[in-house]
Amino acid sequence: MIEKRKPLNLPLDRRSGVPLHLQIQQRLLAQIRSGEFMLGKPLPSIQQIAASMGVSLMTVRQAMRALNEIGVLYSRQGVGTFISGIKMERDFRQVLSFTEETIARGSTPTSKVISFGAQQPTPNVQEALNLGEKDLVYSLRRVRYRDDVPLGIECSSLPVQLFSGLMEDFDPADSLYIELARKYGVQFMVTDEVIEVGGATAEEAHLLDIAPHSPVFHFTRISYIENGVPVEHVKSVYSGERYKIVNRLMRTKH
Amino acid sequence: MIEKRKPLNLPLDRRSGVPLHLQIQQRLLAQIRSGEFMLGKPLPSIQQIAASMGVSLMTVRQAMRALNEIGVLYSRQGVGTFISGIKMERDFRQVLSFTEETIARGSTPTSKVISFGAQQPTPNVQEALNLGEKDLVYSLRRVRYRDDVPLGIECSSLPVQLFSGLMEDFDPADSLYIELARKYGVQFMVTDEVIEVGGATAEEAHLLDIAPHSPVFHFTRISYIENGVPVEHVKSVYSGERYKIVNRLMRTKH
DNA sequence: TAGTGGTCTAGACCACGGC
DNA sequence: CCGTGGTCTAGACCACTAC
Repeated sequence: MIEKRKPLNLPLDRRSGVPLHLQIQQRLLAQIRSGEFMLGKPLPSIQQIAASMGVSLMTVRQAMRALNEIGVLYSRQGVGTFISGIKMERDFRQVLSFTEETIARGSTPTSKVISFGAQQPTPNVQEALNLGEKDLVYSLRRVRYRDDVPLGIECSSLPVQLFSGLMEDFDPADSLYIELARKYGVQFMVTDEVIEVGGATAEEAHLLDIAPHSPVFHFTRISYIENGVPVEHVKSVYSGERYKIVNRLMRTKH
Repeated sequence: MIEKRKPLNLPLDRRSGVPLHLQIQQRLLAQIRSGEFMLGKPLPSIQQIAASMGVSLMTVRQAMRALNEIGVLYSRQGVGTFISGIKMERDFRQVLSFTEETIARGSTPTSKVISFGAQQPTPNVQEALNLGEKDLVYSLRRVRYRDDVPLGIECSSLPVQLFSGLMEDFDPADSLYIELARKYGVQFMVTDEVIEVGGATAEEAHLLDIAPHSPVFHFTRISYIENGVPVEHVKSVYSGERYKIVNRLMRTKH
């Protein structure tokens, strides 16, 4: 056994393959969650942390920059670094699929497939996915349920060209993103999203078990892989009664 | 005159006070916008850029990390750094006020004040702003116009306790955020936002010149300063016909 | 003046991918 | 193998704030 003054302050593991700055980041997060830092008092200075952990200043800074960016800490030159007093730690820039999002909130996601197959894209989809006149898309239309309550209707379109191999053994219940990473090594994806409001059509109202013309969200999402090629177009309708969007925004420097 | 192979490649200004990594970032952005980099070919390596600009590797990395984070570039270990092929460069995590947002989109924002004064907060506002039984709020209700078309109705509530000094010479047309930075040195602010949909009430429909029960966005925003103290509660109704939300989301690592 | 965070250097070693 | 980006060091100087 090795003696320690503070039992929690274990040394960093330099052999684990986990970068030191990530280990420091995780440790700081744990200390923040445990209430170890007071709300108006500065954290130990970067110099102190670096010395106590036996790393260089840059490494501590790298850890702190990430926590700064998600709003957990804020630093003031000449004063110190403080906890922000704001609860959540989620990174709202990350796309989450319906499945991931629902599980993250502690509910059970299920789906009912309404239609699935190759077909001619609508003009909007054709343009969004940058398709030629004769290119087809796989179209998957599903009702999404949270704890067996219908939340929304999603219609995904994917170019057949790109995904003919993918679709052979693709289970619609699986995550498309994980499949893309596994089969194609895609590491990076950007989704542009447009959110509008409208009234439910008769069909939508029936599928979602809401009144016709009820207010609903319309989402249009186009996802691009790293070289800018669009790979997915999703049009969704979500019930306004049962769905809302929660967001966190930052403001820095005047 | 100094000879240069490429006239655009001016040396960095080390006396300007602008950090070198920001100068490099801006230069890379300009090069990307000018189409100087090809869509499937790697950028010059970090080592090359560092050498050509006469800075160290860390400085170039710091510039590139920021561009990575807003999705302009992506880097692959062992391969190189590439432009992402995605057009926009905005940082969607930044809160923008209605005024800033409208100007950024090239339109002219105007407002009509409906009511302004100290009053008893509603229970929701009282809870959100963490107020006592007898605390009052300044309440400012405005119709917001873009190029003279009514877009939405905003109702801001600010604790009188905190802002009695602020309000003496506060022009509702000014930015609250700039005022906070100037008077209180607030450098950091987080806004939690909830977006819902609903139908316009008769009064809202009248003010916005839309049909009653038209679908509208409901925004509820609570802003916190750096120590976690809530300072502003805003409830807004925006026309679904005239307003939409555009977002960009990222997905990295499986 | 002393301490803080912000920037920057000139190296080092590593993991990874392509050749 | 070499070149790439990712990590890390041990310093340096600066700008800022508080005392």
